[in-house]
Amino acid sequence: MSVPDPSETMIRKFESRARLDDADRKAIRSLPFVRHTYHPNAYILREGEPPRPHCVLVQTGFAFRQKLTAEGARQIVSFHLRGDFLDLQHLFLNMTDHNVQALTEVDAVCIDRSALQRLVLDRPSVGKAMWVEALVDSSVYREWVTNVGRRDAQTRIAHVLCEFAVRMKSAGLKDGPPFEFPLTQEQLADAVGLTQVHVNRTLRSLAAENIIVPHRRHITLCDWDKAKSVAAFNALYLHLDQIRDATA
Amino acid sequence: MSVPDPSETMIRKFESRARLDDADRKAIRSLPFVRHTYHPNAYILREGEPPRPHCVLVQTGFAFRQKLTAEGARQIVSFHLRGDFLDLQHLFLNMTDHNVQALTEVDAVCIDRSALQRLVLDRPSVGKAMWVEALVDSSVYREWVTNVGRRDAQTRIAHVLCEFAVRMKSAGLKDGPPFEFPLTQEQLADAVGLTQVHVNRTLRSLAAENIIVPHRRHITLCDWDKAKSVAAFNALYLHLDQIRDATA
DNA sequence: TGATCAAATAAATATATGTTTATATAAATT
DNA sequence: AATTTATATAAACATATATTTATTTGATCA
Repeated sequence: MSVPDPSETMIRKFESRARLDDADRKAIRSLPFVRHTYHPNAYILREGEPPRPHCVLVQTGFAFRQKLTAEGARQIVSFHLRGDFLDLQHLFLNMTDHNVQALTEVDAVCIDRSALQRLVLDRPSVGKAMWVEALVDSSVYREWVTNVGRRDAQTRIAHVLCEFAVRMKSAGLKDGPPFEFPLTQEQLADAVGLTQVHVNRTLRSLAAENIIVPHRRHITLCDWDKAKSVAAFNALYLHLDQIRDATA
Repeated sequence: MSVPDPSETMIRKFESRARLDDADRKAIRSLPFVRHTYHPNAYILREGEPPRPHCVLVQTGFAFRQKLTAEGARQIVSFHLRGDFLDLQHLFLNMTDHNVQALTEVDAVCIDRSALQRLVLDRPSVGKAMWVEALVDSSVYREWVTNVGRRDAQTRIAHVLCEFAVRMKSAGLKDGPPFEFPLTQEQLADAVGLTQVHVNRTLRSLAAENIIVPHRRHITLCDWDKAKSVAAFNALYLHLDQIRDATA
């Protein structure tokens, strides 16, 4: 897939969540922005720092949010892909409360923070689009608390795979049923609150049941229906009905 | 503590997060609302239903959000107290994605949903107040994913107690260092992703270390410094600096 | 007041997941 | 191509937490 034009990425993002008029579009097109590329594992945001003067929107590649405990353990709390804002979570907060890292090479649009703040507060349609964005993020967090707190290893891992598959498809990044999940087993372990060793065991068992195929540091989900049933996956929490243009 | 006037509760809530002018205050005072009381364990919101026509703001008492897994396990994902909105999470979503239950008797103000939507989108100061509210909720969810995913039982439980203490104090509901935590051990278990039996064991050990005193179905936190250190608690994620009037 | 019910405590046992260490495989680097 | 490094796999063992069942304590209610 080719790298889209940054302005188009922004317009498409806002339009995916709410109906805009010409004035909205014009205001979005006039947002000051710069492009930036992050390498795998690069820190895009750091806990404890004041928010950066720009807001990051992913154009290509994948990123994740994480927190570190006092003992140094890492918990990944969400994944992000094309069209996701990485900085919306701090748009009106005075301090960064978690870390964001690039998972793969990330091409991003960095939008001027105060211009975006004004846009969100002053233009109701844009405001609504960003509200939906933020509220869906919250919903996903609630699902993750539940996933990590109350599901066993198999279910938990299958659930994360299903979520990723659905979001990939919704972002137009997934073609066939098999799709790639560009995570190491260590990263997956940090996302589901297990150890890398146990994730390996569990992936082997999912592979033995022909649900996934681990392949070159990526996981391929090959049986959606089985995965969905193992994961007890219900996509309600992703609020996909609130995406106006899922495959554009 | 006496039950405050609903209008004052609303004004105070919005003013705690952003500076308002007279027009804002007037708009808030003219919000249509009704009062409602919920009994312990009553469902205030139900997953899978369309959002109710009103938004619930807690005046007195405590509530919690929870999700149920396919196997029937319950995960509590947050607690709420005086001044918290229970419905903000669905203000712009078409479907309720989790359940909310009263923990104690809850006195609430139910604000007309579409009026609140308009207020939030059309009045930048009010909008900003609600943004801060929603973003802090998100931050708390991230901390809970981390708590449940990467901390052991003692730390995990102590962390929830510390969070509760800090929020109680910030809401002006806590006087001395010892304070009450009105949860059964089963509810606490569902909040930290453990079993009731293990929560009991762990509470006993915290009691043996003189950090807490279990007392009449409530837990009293009696040694804040010790609890904070056992929990490795850092209040950054609560963004207390963004509350303008913490003890009013 | 006693009866009933919900919650807390206790102890024994089971198990899912963690820990440690070693090896194999694949990717990256010179 | 050879070397180094990161990741995946494997097996043995350790342990934190789960499960089950019983008892006790404290609330609630007829």
